Amino acid sequence: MSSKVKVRFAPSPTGIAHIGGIRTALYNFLFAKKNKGEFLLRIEDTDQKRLVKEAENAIFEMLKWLEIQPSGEIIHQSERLEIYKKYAYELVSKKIAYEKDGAVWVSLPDDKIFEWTDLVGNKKIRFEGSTQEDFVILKSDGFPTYHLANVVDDHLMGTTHVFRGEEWISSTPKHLYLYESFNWEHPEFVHLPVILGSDHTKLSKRHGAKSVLDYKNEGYLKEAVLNYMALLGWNPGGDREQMSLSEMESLFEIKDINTANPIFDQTKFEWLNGVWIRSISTQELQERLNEFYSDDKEVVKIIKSEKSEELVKAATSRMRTLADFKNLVSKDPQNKKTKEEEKIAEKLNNFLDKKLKNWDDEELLSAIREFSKEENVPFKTIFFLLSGKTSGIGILELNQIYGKDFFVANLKSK
RNA sequence: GCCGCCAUCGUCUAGUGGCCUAGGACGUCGGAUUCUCAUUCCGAAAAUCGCGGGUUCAACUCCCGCUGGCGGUACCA
Repeated sequence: MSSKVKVRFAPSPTGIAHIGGIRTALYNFLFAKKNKGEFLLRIEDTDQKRLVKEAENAIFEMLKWLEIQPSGEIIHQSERLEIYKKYAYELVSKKIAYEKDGAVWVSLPDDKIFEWTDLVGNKKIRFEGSTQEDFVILKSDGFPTYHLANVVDDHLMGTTHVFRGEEWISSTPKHLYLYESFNWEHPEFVHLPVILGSDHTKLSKRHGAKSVLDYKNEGYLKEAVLNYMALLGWNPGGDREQMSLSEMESLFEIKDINTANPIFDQTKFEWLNGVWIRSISTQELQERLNEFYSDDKEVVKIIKSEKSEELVKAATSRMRTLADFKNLVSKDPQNKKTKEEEKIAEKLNNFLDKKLKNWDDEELLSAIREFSKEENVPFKTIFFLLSGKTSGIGILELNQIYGKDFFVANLKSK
C-alpha cells in the first residue's frame, strides 16, 4: 500500500444522523488520522423523494460538535449529474449498460465470480454474478443511483478505503463490476457490522430515536459519545474503557474491528458519560453546563452565581448526564411532606434554632445526630426535611452553598 | 425462498493451538466508607466458549455440517 490513505464519510441526507452513521464517520476519521491520511465529506443527495431538508445541516452540526471535521471541499452528488451521466453512457457505448424505460441499467454476467477481501475480519467474500439482478445506474429523473455515483466519486476522489455498513456487502459485486467495466482499480472495502438495538434488530427510530444531536440535547458529553461509539465494534485489546479522541487516533487499526453485530447498551453509555463528567475539570464542566443550559435562565443564574464552583463540585459525582444538574441544584422542594413529616420538621426547626449559633458544619452535623438519636428519626428523613429532596447533594455541602435560610425555608414549607 | 455476513457471561468485549479450571467493563447482588443519594473501595453470582463432527499429543482458538441471529433481495441509500 504505497498511496496515501484517503477516506470519506458519505451520508445520505434522508433522515437523522443516527448512531450507526456517526460510528462510520468516526472510524473513517480515526483511520485517516492514524495513517496521516485525508478524511473527506461527500453528501449523497441523489434521492430527490427522500431528501430531508434539515438532515444535511444536522450532519454538519454533528461533525462539528464531535470535532471530527472533514477536510477539503464538501462534495454534493446532486451537483455532479453531468459527470454521472457521462459515465453511464460510456457504459452504454461499451454495451455493458442498456437503456430501458428511460433509465440506464446494468446486468452482471451470470458466469462471473465477484470476490474481494474485506478488511473487517480480513476474509474473502465471493458472489456469483447470477445471484445479482439487473440494476439501475441512472434513474429516469437524471439522477444516478448509489451504485454509480458511489463508484464514480470514489474513483475520482481517489478513495483508498471504503468504510460503510455491512448492509452494503450484498451490493458490492455490482460495484466491483462497475470498477472493472470502467477499468478502474477498486478501493479496499471495510464493511462494518451494523449496530443492533436491545431487541436485536437493526438500530432505528423504533428503539427510541436517537440522533447524535439528541444525545447532545440530553446532556451527553462529546467525549462519551465518541468513546462509546468507538467501542461499539472496535477494541484495541486490553482492558481499556475510557479513551479520548486522540488516544483512539493513535490506537485505531482495522484489524481490531469486530466482526459480530454489537448491541447498543444505553446503560453502559450512561455510565461512560458519568465517567467523563467526573474526569473533566470543574472549570471545564462549568463551561459545558453553561452551554448546555444556555436557554434556561433559572439554571444559568445558578451557574453564574458566586457559589457556582461549589455547586458544580457537589453535583459532579451525582450526574450521569448534564441534564441531571438541574434537579440536583434546584432550590425548590421536590416532594411534599406527609402530616407526620410536617410535625417532625417543626420539631427539627425548633431544635436547630435552639442548638445552633453559627450554623457551621460541625454544629449542624452534631445537632442532626443528636436530633436523630433523641427523636428516633432516621437520617434519610432529616435529609429530606432539610433539603426538600429524597436524594441529592449532601447537607454539609448545601450548608456551604445555600446555608441556613435554605434549610429553614424547607422545614417550613408544606 | 434465494444470496451473504456473524456466533465467548444478560450486554460490550479480551483471547489468534498449550499461559483459560476463560480475563476485564457495564448491569445485578452483597459488603465497606458515609449526613440522603451518588462517588470511591472490596467481594459474589454470571459464559460446560451455540450444537455436532473432524484435524492435532493438545482447540475458545483450524476445517466441515447444523442451528440460530442479522443483513440484502427497490428507477432507497
